[in-house]
Amino acid sequence: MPFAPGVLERPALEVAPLLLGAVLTRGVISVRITEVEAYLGETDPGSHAFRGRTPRTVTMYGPPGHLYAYFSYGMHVCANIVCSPEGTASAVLLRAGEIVAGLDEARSRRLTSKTDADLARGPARLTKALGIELGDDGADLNRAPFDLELPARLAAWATGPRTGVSGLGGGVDYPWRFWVPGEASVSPYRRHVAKRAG
DNA sequence: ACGATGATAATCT
DNA sequence: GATTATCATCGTT
Repeated sequence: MPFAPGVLERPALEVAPLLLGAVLTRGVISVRITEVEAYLGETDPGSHAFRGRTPRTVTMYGPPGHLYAYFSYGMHVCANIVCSPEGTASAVLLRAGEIVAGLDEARSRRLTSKTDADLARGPARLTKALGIELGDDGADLNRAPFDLELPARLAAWATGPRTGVSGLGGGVDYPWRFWVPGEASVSPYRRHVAKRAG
């Protein structure tokens, strides 16, 4: 069953914890999301949309429940789920997850990973394992080959500063990284931090 | 387990 | 021309 319309039509900070435990499918591969980051848009110094609408960020201003995929560091693709109403730039970056279907296919896409926990540990690894490419930017997550299943109940979560964000937006004033405590697919140095909410 | 480093190109100023 | 929401590899503890 796909997610209910309107659930994602809220600011990224509210949507982010809802996505922990969600299962995203592309084709034969499914991943259970264990780590995300919220990007609030024009008021957020860490967001691509901080300086307003540009050709790259048009998808972020689009309707919620679509994929915002962008090209990073000259060789990687990262995936966000667009949230907040159309016209507002807000999205949640998918940072890590656990492969729950299509394991063999995911392994063949990620030949450098030594263990299954490494398959989707990291935003660019996650997109590579799922097979998400730049051409998927703007895709509706309720339409094939995609599917998004939100969790029935909220998981326990921890928060902390965002990773890889330089300047103001990466500091402790923006603790907008959310993860499931103890998950093998989360970056190890903060995997067990116990500040939890909910 | 952790830190440093090179790879590599779209996007924005 | 600078910057970048990263990864894999290789070095040192």
